[in-house]
Amino acid sequence: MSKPILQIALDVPLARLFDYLSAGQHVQVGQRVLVPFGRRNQIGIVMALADSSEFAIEKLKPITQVFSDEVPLDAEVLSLIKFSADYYHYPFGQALLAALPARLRQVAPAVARKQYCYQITGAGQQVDMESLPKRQRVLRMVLQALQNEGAQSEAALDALSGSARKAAKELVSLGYAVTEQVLAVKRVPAILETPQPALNAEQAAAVASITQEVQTFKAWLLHGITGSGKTEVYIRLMQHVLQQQEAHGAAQHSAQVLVLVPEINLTPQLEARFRARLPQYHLVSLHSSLSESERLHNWQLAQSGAAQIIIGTRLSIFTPIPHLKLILIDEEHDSSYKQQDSMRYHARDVALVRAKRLNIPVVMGSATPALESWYNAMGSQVQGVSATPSQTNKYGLLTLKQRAVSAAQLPKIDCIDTTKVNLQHGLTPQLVSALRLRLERKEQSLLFINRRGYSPVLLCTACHWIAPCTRCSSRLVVHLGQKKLRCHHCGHEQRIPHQCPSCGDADLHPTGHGTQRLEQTLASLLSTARIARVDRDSISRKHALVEILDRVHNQEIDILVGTQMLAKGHDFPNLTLVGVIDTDSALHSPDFRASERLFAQLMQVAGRAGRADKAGQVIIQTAFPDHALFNALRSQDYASYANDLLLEREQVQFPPYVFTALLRAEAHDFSLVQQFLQLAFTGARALSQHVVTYDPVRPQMERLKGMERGYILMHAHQRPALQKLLTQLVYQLRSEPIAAKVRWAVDVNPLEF
DNA sequence: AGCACGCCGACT
DNA sequence: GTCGGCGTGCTC
Repeated sequence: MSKPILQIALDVPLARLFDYLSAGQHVQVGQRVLVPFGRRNQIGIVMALADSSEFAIEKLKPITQVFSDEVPLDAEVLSLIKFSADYYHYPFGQALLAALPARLRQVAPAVARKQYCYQITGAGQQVDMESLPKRQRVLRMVLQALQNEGAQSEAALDALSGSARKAAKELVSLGYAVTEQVLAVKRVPAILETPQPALNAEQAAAVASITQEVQTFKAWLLHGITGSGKTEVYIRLMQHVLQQQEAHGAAQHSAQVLVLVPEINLTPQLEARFRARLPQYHLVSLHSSLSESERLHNWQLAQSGAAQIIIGTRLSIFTPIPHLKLILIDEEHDSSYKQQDSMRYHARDVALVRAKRLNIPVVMGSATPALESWYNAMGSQVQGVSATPSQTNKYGLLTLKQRAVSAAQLPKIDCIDTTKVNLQHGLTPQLVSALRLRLERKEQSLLFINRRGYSPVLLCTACHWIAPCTRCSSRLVVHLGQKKLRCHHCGHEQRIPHQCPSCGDADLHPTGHGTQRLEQTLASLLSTARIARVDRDSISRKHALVEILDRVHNQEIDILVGTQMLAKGHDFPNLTLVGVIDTDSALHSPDFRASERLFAQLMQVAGRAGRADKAGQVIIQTAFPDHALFNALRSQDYASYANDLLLEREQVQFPPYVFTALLRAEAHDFSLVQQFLQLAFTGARALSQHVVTYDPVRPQMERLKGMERGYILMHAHQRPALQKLLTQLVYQLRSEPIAAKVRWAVDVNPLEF
């Protein structure tokens, strides 16, 4: 007799489970159920079965429905989500439900794209073919196929005969066959398999190292410059792992691989390459541009083991993958792996935990690894970088220094001092003549500017008033095309005023340069050039980016102007010049991670120049050409720059030398935020001597979307001390009345302040 | 988080 | 006289 009490996780911000009566229904752990909760019905996941409840038994309600036709979530994923919810101090039920495809969070049953599969019964097996009427040719044919070849899918039946499905149904009604629903596996049309390129020595060494230890947990950092062929290493590793068959009971299961990729853009390219090179394996993707039914279907294919390659963005780290044997993380330094709301998890860190628990390898690739990863791969190898043995050499380090296309040269990088030349509309003469040269040679150029819009500020020349956002502590950006002022933080829009609201003067000037203005300037300066702009404003439609990139490939574009959207993974063989307009603000940002990010970004854009056999040039306009960052960039020396940054971080005791966490709070009324944070601050100080807690402060963006913000920072040398404090602090705060009046959240290992 | 209940201001 | 403002409290 099954246990009568069900402990169920629900999508509510309460860190506990809810007890229900199973009402005699057979229910398993991990199963999806519908339960009455307050006045409404909620979807829940069964976490445990029990004989008794701490809650008054007469108050327990019976569950409404069990979705018993669905595969329950496996213990491994449930436990991974439990770990994450604890580690990131987020309510477990919400973490769990958020990890499911939206279709599974809705009350309606999830109608998966399923198809019937026919299986022979014992009775059917015994049937003598001769006992069936000779004239029912198709019926006999189907029965024979079932007897001799086993289960038949609808597609297989269709291949036998047009009326085979009808015959199969008849066999079912005779009791000779049964149907079972299986997931429809959509066969991707065969792509011409591209030939396997030869590996260079470095690639071969990397593959060999990893495949040697492919049966156990190990984290690998694959540090390879742009164009060094990291993708080829991924492909070889997948081939190696997928060829292994795993005996699981009587049946053989193919291994599965999870590939994590940063958000948007990049996915189709990598996916296409994997499909072309690994056409024999079933590949599915999980990302935000899928429709909800596609997402559900792909998720179920991963869960059922039918999909062997799962390529997805950060949320896919929580997908059930029963035969997971390898995790690949492309561009591991990318900040889109960190969720910036609800549960603030880092998919890379969760992946490391998952791999460790499964005892499988995880391979993180990047040209510019996150400093945390570099530190874990380096440790004592770096001169001057000290670390305790437990923190060092945690990762295996594999380096790819050569570009895979042997003819390809590293681009030449020049910094032009903007303080020593006359700028024409923000452009140095050197950059303008370099652009002219490319036009003459019929080569392409890319201009990188990290500001969209026409100009970042609207300034009154008379009284120096600057158009502010009313809901955020930010300036409104001028968008001349739509004749609007727009806040890039909250989306607020207003018309461009004709006179200054402060002094009444009509001399309002757009000041500074954005992508739109740069595009306009180029058009007037280089009238023959065909220019395209790529930023969030010009790429409103889903396929707009693809269209523009196609035009670039077809040589219909001479100059591409855009934001960091352009930085990633697009190969343009005829692109030989990259110009970087203005990144100086990041050099002196109060955010200690700004220079790390800028370096990664510039390395990435620089990698766009001269990919094929043509030498590339990178021109960076800056007022600080001697900055250490540019020196390192010129020599394309990530390692020495990263080691310098590590030394700095060690001196000031910043991550990765300490573990940090934030307690963030926001409210319409700042005094509530202050009260709450003060209370939390005193609480945290009292709770632990091993954790350093700083006074409440305000973030760079003090006000956002009409909410006044603040936070306290905590750091510790030992992760467990910090975790313990956070657990106790969150527990205490939940019972404080003020905690209900502000929006607050814990951010473990925050990336932004 | 929802969604109730609950007690005070401007409306048909 | 009601509709509705969002304060506080609960959900197995």
